[in-house]
Amino acid sequence: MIALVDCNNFYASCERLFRPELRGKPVVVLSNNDGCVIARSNEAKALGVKMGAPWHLMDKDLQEQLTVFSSNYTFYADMSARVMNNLARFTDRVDVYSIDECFLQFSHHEGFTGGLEKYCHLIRNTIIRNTGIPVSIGVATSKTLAKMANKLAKKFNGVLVLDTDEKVTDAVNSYPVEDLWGIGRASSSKLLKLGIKTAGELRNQPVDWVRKTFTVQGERMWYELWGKSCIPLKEVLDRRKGVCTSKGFGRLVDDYEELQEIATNYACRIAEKLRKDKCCTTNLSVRLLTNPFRKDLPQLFPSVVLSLPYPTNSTPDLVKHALIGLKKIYRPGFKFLKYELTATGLIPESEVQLNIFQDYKGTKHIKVSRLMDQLNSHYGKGTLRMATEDKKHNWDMRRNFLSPNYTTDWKDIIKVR
DNA sequence: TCTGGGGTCCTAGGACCC
DNA sequence: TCTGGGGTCCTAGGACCC
Repeated sequence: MIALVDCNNFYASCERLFRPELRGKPVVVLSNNDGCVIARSNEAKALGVKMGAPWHLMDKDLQEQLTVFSSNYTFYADMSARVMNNLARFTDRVDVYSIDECFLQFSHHEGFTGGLEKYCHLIRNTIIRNTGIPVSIGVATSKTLAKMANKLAKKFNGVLVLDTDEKVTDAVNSYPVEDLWGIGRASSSKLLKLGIKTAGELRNQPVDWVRKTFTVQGERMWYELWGKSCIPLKEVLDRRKGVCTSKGFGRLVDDYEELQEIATNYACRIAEKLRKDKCCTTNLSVRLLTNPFRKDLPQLFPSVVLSLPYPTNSTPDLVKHALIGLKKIYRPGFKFLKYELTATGLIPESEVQLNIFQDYKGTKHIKVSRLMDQLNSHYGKGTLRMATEDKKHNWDMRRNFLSPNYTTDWKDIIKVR
């Protein structure tokens, strides 16, 4: 059996942990730049706050009823690790699917006195006691059914085990097809046009037809809906295939020098991520984007892919190419909102092949970069940085409602009187 | 004034091979 | 009238996820 454990309203639950006075109150968390609502407590949902709603367009009266937070990913990542570590105590077959979700596989549940359902309640109670984060658990024989059971569990008492054909059939017959894992906007409108409204109706179509209409992904989903597991548990984390830094500036930028500063900064972040993962990149794609919501301004989304002369994760190398890329795509007269840098074709540091025709300064650069990482981690971010990176940073993200890093920063640790 | 930031997987089509 | 038949690899773009 496969269980999906999902943290309820995860970011909102995190923010409430160290602010107990907010229990039972409507809380929302905003995306980067305080753009959209990305997490809501149950009370906020009850007030009608929609997922993805732009904060600045929200009704003032509604805003005033909410306690609002900017997203604090350092904090959420730490809380996530605590939840996952606790889950790993119940089974060693663990597949961490996202920051707030985890698949667990139970091979035999005969040993659990009282059965699987009781065991899931034990897991739930342990997680909330040890971390303070409430979770829901759905159990079935495939990941797709476990995801569905999990969503349904939130309506019951937090646990739903679909362990008989009757229970599965009942569940799929009333489950809206557009809520299935793997059905997005495009597929759901296609399905609705075909008159298929529930997961059960999709499951009752002939598999050949499903394959023809929705490709192999549809076929896989069909088998999963019949309880036949096709999406394997990923117990070891795959090597990452790409790294991306793409953030809005918090305001529009058209000045070339300022964009150079931003490009340098993002290249430094990418280089740090690569070194942390012990990877080098062979390609760098660079893109500028204007604000698509500003219909009154001219739009431009230029991009270029650079193949690097040799795989690298050194800061000076990546900055150099990020700036070359910027020069290639920059056009004056446009107000840009976003700069995007993606490293693809990643290979482990240990497998890097050098090009014999290249004058390789790698070792020196790598030593410098490693030293930067060490000093920055010891003395704080930005202690050592590239010269072009350094200025006022007045294009930084808006984060007007940021909470302290309660669990990861000594100076933010909670004081008890 | 203001509308997220990461990822993965799959397909179609072109270039190229013998 | 009629112009092969199999492959592989790469890329761009779409769909989807949280």
